[in-house]
Amino acid sequence: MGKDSQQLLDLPGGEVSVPVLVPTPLDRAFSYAVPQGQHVAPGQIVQIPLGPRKVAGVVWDGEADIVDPKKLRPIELVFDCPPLDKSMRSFIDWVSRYTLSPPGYVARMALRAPAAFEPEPPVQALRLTDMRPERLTTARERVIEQASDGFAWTKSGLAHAAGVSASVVDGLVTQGVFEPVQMPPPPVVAPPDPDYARAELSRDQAAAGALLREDVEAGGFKPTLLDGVTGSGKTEVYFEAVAEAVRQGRQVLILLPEIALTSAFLDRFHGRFGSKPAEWHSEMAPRMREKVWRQVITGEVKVVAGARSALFLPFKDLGLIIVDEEHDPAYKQEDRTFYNARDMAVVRAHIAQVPIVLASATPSIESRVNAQSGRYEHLKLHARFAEAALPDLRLVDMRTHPPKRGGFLSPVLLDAIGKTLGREEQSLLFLNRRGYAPLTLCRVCGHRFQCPDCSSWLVEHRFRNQLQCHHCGHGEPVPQACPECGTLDHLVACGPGIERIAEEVDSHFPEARTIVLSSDMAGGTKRLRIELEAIAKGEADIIIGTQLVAKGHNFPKMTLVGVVDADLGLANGDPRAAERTYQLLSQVTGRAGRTGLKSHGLIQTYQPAHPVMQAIVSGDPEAFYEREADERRRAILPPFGRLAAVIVSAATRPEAEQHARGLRNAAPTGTAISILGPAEAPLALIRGRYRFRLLVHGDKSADLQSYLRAMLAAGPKMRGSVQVQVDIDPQSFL
DNA sequence: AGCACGCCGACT
DNA sequence: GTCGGCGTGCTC
Repeated sequence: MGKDSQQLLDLPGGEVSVPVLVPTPLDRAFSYAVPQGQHVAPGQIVQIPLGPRKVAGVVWDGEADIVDPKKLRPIELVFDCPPLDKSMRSFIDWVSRYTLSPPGYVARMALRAPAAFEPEPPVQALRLTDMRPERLTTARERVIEQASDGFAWTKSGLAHAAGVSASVVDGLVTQGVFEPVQMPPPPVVAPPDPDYARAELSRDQAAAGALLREDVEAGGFKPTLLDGVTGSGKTEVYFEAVAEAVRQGRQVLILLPEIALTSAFLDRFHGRFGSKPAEWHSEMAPRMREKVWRQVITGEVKVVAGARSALFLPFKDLGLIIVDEEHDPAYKQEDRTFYNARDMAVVRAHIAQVPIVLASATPSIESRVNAQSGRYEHLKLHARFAEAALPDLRLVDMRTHPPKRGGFLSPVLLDAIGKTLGREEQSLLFLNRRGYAPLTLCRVCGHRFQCPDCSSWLVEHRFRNQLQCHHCGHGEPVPQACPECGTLDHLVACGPGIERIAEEVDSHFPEARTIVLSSDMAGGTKRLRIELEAIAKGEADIIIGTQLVAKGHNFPKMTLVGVVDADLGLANGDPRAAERTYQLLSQVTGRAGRTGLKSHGLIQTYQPAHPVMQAIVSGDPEAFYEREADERRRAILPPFGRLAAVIVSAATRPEAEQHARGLRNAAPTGTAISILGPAEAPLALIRGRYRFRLLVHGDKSADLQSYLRAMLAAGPKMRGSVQVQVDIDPQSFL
């Protein structure tokens, strides 16, 4: 410690340097000098020099590290912005420790609104004075009439309302009829009215709603799993809790998986509260993003509906968190800071001491276990609302009802499609596989087309005449000749994709109007919306789609859902495969039967005895959930208190094995170290050639972090970076 | 993350 | 002779 720094610390008048989190992957806060006579407090957002750049950082808690005074640079600016409060700072620290990602990175997620740190500039507006123009034209008259309410108007707003051009208003301003005034910036959304339109609730719903309302009234941390079949009205129920929080003047965060953040949800909210919630997601325009961020930290915005990143908004007075579709994998962020927003939401609710509602028709295993063990309140909604009856579900055993040679649809399903067509109702065929065929091979030499970058099979897309890798995005045209043996025209497609199912449907029902829906459809989201509307209007008979048809839209005439290959995805090595399949099948079959018409679901499977299939047709998933939870405990999650490093990525499997051995040798006794295959690996890692990721299960994350750092520093040089995620139930640390 | 520095291949 | 590839290292 140098004499200089001592002197600095001993200067009278308190703070000389403070810790500041900078938005870079550093493992600690940097120290910055506080300019003479200034005071800064933890949470304040400041502008600081970092190398050649100026960046925004947050003053952090605790003592500043003592650094070489020659290095110490001063804070340039303290933004005129409310500070991140203690609860937000604790949350950032917690997430940083838990995900083993640099605190500055986590803080950056909370500061993703570059120009929002200064107050919004006031809006220039005009107010009517006592002056009147020398000549009163009809246009001028209309403007004055319009503005005679005494309120201030913006120029364009006034011109528009009066139905005149802006130059008319300009003229009146020069004549002194209007004076310029400054108006506070308008709120980004109107305040919600908790009593705007009270929903008519069933007895079940009303009871659940009342319980949630009480939790909000009482305040404090209170996690609830709101569990109800599709159409049982979960949204209306949690809106009751939202209404209560709004009545108390507190803020509400509603998290939705990216895809669910549709105008349908916003409209529904509007219908109940008379205004829309503020939105927050990655595709927002920067201006809007800044406004929302600013009005969230000032407390002006009361309700935010957002994707996972909304979890890091700096609420002034958070009173309630809702996580809708809590089981949805879209809550997992799998780059930079790896986190599951659902879990971190529970943590945030705990730190902020507010209730949290996790809602789903098909809850995750984790949440079910937490509900059963009593850590969460468990609210179940049983009945489907109003006339929406559950479809009659049946398994089609493909061993006894095989499809015709070269086909994939069993006679049972084809027959049902025919009958549905006859009644002029709609059928949905679900197959979670884009393209024409998942595997292409050469009939002569057996060559299989593989991705040069990640070695998964290339999927033929016949509409586009391409072979595509669904893992990393690699694509190449379909060749005429086999690249191995050179034989012409002997490539053969193996297995079905939706394009191939469409072909099969066409051959059986040439007169039917079919639509193929998948995420890679030409025309993007816009086209997709048009197609969905067309389907809702009954302009299609047979819809063939992937996962994306599982959500959202209700189709009034859809009375048959056929699952082409229910076994798909059960054997891919993902430890959550069965759970995901159950959730997906449950959602897809739920697309039918919301019409009041008698509806059916036919599920094609080669494993009718599989627990997933049994859970689906019985409508009673209890046994399945029990079994999965047990399985999960045994296979993946070591008992708490131990840890497992799970090293993934197809390309680095050998290295992973080696490192796992190293970890086993060096890790403390009782450490379980296992390797997961690429199914759990994030896309980003499969893309890069020599990267790997350590997934850490356990509660020793802080110790592990330093241990891993040391090990990696001492170990062989590796290309790429190492990322670490703690992937267990965060509840156990609260 | 940015952004500099630095050390080897093909060019106006 | 330089322009520019990206490997390595640093930022209070």
